[in-house]
Amino acid sequence: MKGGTPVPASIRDVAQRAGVSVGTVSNVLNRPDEVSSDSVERVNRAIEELGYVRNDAARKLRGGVSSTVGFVVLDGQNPFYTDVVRGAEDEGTRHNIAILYGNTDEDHARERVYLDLFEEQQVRGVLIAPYGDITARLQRLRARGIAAVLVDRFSGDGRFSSVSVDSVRGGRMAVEHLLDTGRRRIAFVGGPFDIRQVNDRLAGARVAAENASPPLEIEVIATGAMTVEEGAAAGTRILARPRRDWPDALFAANDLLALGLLQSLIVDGRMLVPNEIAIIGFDDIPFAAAAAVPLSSMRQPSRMIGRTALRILLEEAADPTSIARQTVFQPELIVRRSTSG
Amino acid sequence: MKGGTPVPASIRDVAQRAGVSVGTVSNVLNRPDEVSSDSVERVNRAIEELGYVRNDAARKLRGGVSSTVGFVVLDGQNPFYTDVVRGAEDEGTRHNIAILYGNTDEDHARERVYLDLFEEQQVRGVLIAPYGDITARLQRLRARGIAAVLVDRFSGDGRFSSVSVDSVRGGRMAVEHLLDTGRRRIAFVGGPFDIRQVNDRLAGARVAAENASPPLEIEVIATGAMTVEEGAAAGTRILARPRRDWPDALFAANDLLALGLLQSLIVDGRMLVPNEIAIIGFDDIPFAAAAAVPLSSMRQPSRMIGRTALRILLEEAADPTSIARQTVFQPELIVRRSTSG
DNA sequence: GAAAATACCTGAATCGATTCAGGTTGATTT
DNA sequence: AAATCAACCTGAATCGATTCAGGTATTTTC
Repeated sequence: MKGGTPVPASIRDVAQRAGVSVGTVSNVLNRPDEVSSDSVERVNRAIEELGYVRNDAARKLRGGVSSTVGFVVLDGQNPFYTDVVRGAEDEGTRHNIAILYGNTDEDHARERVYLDLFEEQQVRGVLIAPYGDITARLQRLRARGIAAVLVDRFSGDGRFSSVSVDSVRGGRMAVEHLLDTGRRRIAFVGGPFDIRQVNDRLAGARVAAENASPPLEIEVIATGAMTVEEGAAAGTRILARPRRDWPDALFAANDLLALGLLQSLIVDGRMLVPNEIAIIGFDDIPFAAAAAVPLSSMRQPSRMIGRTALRILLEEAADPTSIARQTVFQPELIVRRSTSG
Repeated sequence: MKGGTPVPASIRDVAQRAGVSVGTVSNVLNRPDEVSSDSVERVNRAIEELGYVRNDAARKLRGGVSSTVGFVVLDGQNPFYTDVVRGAEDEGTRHNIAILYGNTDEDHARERVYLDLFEEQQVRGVLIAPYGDITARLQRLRARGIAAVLVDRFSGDGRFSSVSVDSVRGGRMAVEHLLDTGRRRIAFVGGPFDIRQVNDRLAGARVAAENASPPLEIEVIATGAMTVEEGAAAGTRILARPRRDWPDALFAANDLLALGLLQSLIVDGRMLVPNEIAIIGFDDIPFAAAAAVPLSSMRQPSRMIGRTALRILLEEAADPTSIARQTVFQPELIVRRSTSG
């Protein structure tokens, strides 16, 4: 089989082989019901024989409709986001749409780079879990006919559709749960604060704290990123304090931080979870349940978020005049050992 | 700003605005050193003013070089693979390459779908962690000028380049470690067996078992997939046996299975890890260390695998005559509590 | 000062799928 | 039998970036 067909067959080759015109081949490909069954069959056989594959570049150039969707993710290592992507992918395969994937790692520059790339690629639309404020950038994409849907982030000004979970409510529920189980010296661990969700979860936590009787303050322990490592580092910082300044509960902005905290506390051994200190995370990633001390968490319907976001995106791409809508799911409190001694 | 520019500027618009020909604009974009600095400046200004963005479809159609690479992953939920993807992505951004991402979920059909899609897209190349045997399919891609590199899988026949970890050796090391710590009734948990790595890891395990004195047999506990759920199910099956048939060590084909096993054993509580039963996994995903009982594992240099694979892919895409090479990394034994009471 | 070389530039041709105005054929209506 | 209609087909024009043969100045060489 050496030296096979080095030049891929084009639609013209197919037409020739099937003894029809290129227009007919194109019709077979795109609206087979308008073509006689005889032609359909001949064309399909020719396609088979030549191993013809549509050239997406040519199709895009002319028609302008791409079959890819860009997805810019805040943190591709976070199982929560891989789950969201997975949901989007599931919905995508149903519509013959592939995902062009970009991981920003909480980095503005990378966010820009990926959006540029998606623009060059003229993707059908963009799903984005944004880091900073990118309304301006998205506006520009829209002007170019590229729809965008915010994922895991409420669109404050309502100019874009979004699919998210009520982070404020989630934060409140988490802290209410800690209060219910008798905790009083509660610290919030999270950051950086230009991630919107971090702010929201903290805001929710503060609401709960203010409603407590007596009202109390939430201490804020800032982290540089939402990773296991940063969580562990925060844990070490807490342990370095004099014992009397130790909090009796930690609310981590996501499960990765929570797992990091847990790990550092367990290794140290002086502060027992959950007896002396409770920990609750956010996202309910699959590994939360398998942790050294199974982790309580605020569950987000991650796959559903991905699926819904892609569905809305495709709808908006099909009808650019449609108005933006905000879809907000409710988080669910999952209680495990880390908060219930 | 309502009703801005609905029609994106083309290279012709830029040419007109800059008062040069389209050829010159193209040259500014692609070989600026062959253009007078005066023209370069005028063109760049025009690009700026018009917000011009290259149309990748048109470029691909003519020149045929894409700036995307397809990556077909066995299991996008597995942190090991997200880490590999991350490595590839890191290398990709250095070369201005984006990743078109596809998750097969151990499914032949999806594998095909994604490869079709990548072919339509005329990606620069394809990275693939294959499920079954896809040499034929890859051969076809190659005939179309699309390079392919196997990831996490040694290319047996040497027809394609591959970047992997020596799974046989890893399997042997894992079981040797179990033997060293005095275990004798060792079971291998993994499957399906059309995943090459599963076979290799088992083969390695058997080598170690045969070299033991006296030689011993490895029991095989087959799973339907490599997930936490399947691991937990396997654990339940083990627990259902009469106590005297319980193994004293489990070697799981990957960490997800191992975590699932661990979880089910801990919940049940009758079989203590590591005292009564040791568990070792494979991959050393970040969550292995944070598990209820920190998990011993065979570490793979995941990011490095991704980076290397992409680098090789780009080299091969640049020079299609280059010969395939197999890059094999060595796994590293990471001992944690789950095997060292 | 003529010839040759250099530095830049131009613009038509090209890639392949899609679209659509304009056929052709045969059936149906009047 | 002419007119109308339906079903199906054809093929040139189109999208936008790239390439390259063929320019035109300008400089260098002898």
